Amino acid sequence: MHSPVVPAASPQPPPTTRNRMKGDQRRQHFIDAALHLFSTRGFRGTTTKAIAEAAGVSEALLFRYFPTKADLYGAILEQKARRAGFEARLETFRREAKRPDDWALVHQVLRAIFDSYERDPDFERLMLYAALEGHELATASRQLFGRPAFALLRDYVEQRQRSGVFREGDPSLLVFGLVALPAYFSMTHRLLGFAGSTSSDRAAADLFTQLVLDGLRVHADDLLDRSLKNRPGKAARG
Amino acid sequence: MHSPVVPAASPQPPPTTRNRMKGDQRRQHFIDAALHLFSTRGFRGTTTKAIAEAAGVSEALLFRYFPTKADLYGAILEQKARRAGFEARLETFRREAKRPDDWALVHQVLRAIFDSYERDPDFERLMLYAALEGHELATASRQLFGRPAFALLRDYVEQRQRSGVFREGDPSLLVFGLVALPAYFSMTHRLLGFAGSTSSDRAAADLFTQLVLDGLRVHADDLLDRSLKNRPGKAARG
DNA sequence: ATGATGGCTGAGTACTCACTCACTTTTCGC
DNA sequence: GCGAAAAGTGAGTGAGTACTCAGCCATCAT
Repeated sequence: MHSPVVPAASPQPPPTTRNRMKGDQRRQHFIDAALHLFSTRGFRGTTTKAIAEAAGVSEALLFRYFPTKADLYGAILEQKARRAGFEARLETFRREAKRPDDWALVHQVLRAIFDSYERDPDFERLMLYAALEGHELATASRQLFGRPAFALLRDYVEQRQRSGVFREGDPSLLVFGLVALPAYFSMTHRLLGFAGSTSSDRAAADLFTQLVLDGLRVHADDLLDRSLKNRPGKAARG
Repeated sequence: MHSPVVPAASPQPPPTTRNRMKGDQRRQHFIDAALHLFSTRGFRGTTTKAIAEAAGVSEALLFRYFPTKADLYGAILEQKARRAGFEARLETFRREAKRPDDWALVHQVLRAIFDSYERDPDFERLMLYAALEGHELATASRQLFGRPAFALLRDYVEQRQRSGVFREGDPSLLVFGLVALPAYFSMTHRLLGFAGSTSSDRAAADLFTQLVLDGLRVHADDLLDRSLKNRPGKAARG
């Protein structure tokens, strides 16, 4: 069973042998193993037995580290929300929003959403599952990043509306105009496996940036059109 | 128990008494009861016991009509895909696409997406759940409506690109620019309970129509900008 | 009225679930 | 070395789970 030579000679035991971990390491190991399962099968669809098997240890050990399945799930959400560079990304937005360079700000937001789905699709899938299944921790996590980001973008939109650059209308709705396209595209593309386009992510990001930007802005031809026809905003159009 | 008068006089027996149904009616009753449960808790999260309770009958009866839980689930998806006026809606799009009235077409698509989420949120929630859980029937159902609709819109976009009205770029990506905003907004708003805006649906639909349309179109100021700077498409911008 | 038909049910079955416990094996400060 | 603490496990437990079965009972053509 155990090797006949000196036990202290090799610092790490070869990976073929059973590897015993320290508490923190094993805990993280469980989190990593469970994330993928939870993200692909949901909370209810993932069994503790499957998690233990994926981690390569007994089910009993799992419950030594996490008293309940929900605790493990909560630990994942909490850790993912805390990391993932949310604070750093918010800071980037904040800096970008200072100097009103619309193209740069929109592009930054687009790339951030694209990158998140590309780098960590498991996390995004987990969040969507959590939102559907109605876990409180997921909504709490969304408020940690989603809410301040939303507020930040709304402030920016309002500012640009006052400058006469962005169109009139509920600023909250315009923020949706800013995030919906990359978010929906990434979701159908990476999470739901929809393969409707062969374009690269870079090409999509650049096209979407211009598309969103032209949607948000007031245009010269629109102003001309409006002044000519003096229409009440929405009724007519040909 | 039964009323003393003529048995054919009252078409429906009073709801207080135990109501015995004919086969077809009971079958539909199960489908209706199960739709809401599946849509709120998912396939795995919904128990046959809960469905039977919601229908007000025994669990055994459920299995007389649907040999397995998956069969019931499949029956729901199939029926929902068949109905829901998919064919009629496609025909509307097709008619709208004939005469190139961009505003009308975009508005029509927007309203269709909004309406679907407003009229039948359970169905949309079910489809999202099914897509996440990876049920084959869901993807098949999406192809029944989603694919032809997508192809139709892409053809329209290509036609308008040739006319020089819509911007250049992968037509498939532009179709996303058309549907992403209403779909993502409805999803977060109706399915995930996000309450970021107080605007009415009408106001949102009108604003979004203009936003999407201005995103897709080529604008006079953009043409001017391009001819002045002769930029290669995407590199520069301030 | 009556017997056949079909809607309907109570009481199961075999199995899986999250979670527990008594116990062994490894590590490590001294 | 040694003893205590930590890492790890096999074999469970009760509570669900989807699904079954033998048979009751309302309805209705005859």
